[in-house]
Amino acid sequence: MDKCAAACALENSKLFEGIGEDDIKHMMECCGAKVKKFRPGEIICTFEGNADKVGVVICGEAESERVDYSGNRTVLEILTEGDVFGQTLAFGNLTGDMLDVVAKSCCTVVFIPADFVSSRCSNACFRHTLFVRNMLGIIAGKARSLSERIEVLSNRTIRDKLLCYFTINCAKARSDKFTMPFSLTTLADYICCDRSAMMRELGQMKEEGLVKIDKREVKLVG
Amino acid sequence: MDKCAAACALENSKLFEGIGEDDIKHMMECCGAKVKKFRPGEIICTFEGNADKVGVVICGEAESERVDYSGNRTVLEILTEGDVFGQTLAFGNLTGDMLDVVAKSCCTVVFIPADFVSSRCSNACFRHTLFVRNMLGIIAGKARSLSERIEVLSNRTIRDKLLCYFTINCAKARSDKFTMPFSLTTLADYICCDRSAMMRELGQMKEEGLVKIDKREVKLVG
DNA sequence: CAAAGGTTGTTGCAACTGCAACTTTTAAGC
DNA sequence: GCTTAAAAGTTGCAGTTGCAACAACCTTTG
Repeated sequence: MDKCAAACALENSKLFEGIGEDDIKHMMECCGAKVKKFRPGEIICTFEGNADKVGVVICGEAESERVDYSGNRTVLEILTEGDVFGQTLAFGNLTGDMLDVVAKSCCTVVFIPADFVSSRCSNACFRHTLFVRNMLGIIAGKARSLSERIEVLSNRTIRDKLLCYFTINCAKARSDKFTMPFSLTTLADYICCDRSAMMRELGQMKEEGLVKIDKREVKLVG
Repeated sequence: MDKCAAACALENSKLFEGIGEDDIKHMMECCGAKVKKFRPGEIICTFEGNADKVGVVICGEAESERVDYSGNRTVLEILTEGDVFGQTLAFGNLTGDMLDVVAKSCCTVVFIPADFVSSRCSNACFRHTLFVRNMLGIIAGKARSLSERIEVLSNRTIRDKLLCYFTINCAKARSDKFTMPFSLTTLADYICCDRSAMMRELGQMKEEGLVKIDKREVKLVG
């Protein structure tokens, strides 16, 4: 995929909302953005090097994850079309653990130099302002989802974590049920507990009639 | 404190970095900002109503915290001079728990209507761009500290949570020791576990010679 | 189709943690 | 300097959770 086609795809990203295709193309050339493709399982980006760049997922699905010294994998977030990631944005590698973005399906990603986000662009000022403003919205959304996860994690028992997660997502869906965006295995990673312990607790909750789970659809009862 | 004096104090906030006192005063009048004072223990802001506004702590110290249905208090973040808070920025109240910002010492706070952040200001465009850019940096920093906390909370045992927290903060201080910004009681809230259980674990860690703790100074050994 | 890799389900057990109920120490306010 | 509130420090106990080790299913892929 060349820059032209990428610009076309970028138009769908929240990051370029309100900015025309031609302007995007122009901006991408102006700042030296790079387009890359990845296959499932490939590492899109590690945060070891301090190469400060912002990535935008053009198509496909990816996950940013942390792997600590003893091999425990923690999903930090799930990235789909239009989603933005980058060291500056959120995750500084502070503990020395492995920290990276991995392709889950075939992915196309655009990398934009991070200083472009905060610097001024001499010849595209108006678009640039819009660009920064969009970035603001994206990071604010990211902060919201991070604090949402903290809300879940701040519960002390697995049951309370699950109920918190379910309640939040039902509220989002304005319903008593919702569809999880990932597998139960990944859910255990998300709420940071042992999968088998979570399954045990889920089993009890089902038995008590608190929840009903069918595949990835969760329904809160009562 | 009137708006004029507030503008003077606002100059020290990251939010207005690079913007002159006069311009700040102008912007504050332009957008209808309000200045309020609070005494220790007073509630600065609840996120029940959907009054969308951004708060800037001019002086004093405050905490944003969550209190769940059974009375468990969780510190979300500590706010000091120049810090910014607001529903749009990070914390949406999704579970129906109490969620508020409380003054720890005498505080002065400026409230800015949230739509001013993303809207255009007809007569102060240049400053406004800078303002948005500063906001970008602030939220990015907030996202970083949120993901830092997730990094801590994603550890499964109290010991690992503590070590993670200590390691991160030693790394920040570029030293083998650092000073905690809060009490041990609050630390237990931060890492979301029972205080007595944390004390027990801390005691063992001290005994094993892993850490040394004197008041609020923590030193990692080995 | 058969193999392989991933997800879901289960269980026993040891270890960890939350809870409740205290005492002691420190800090703050009058 | 006295009073009070907050923080730090302890402990027993019961319930929860992590870990290890499986079995049963899907889904995909050659």
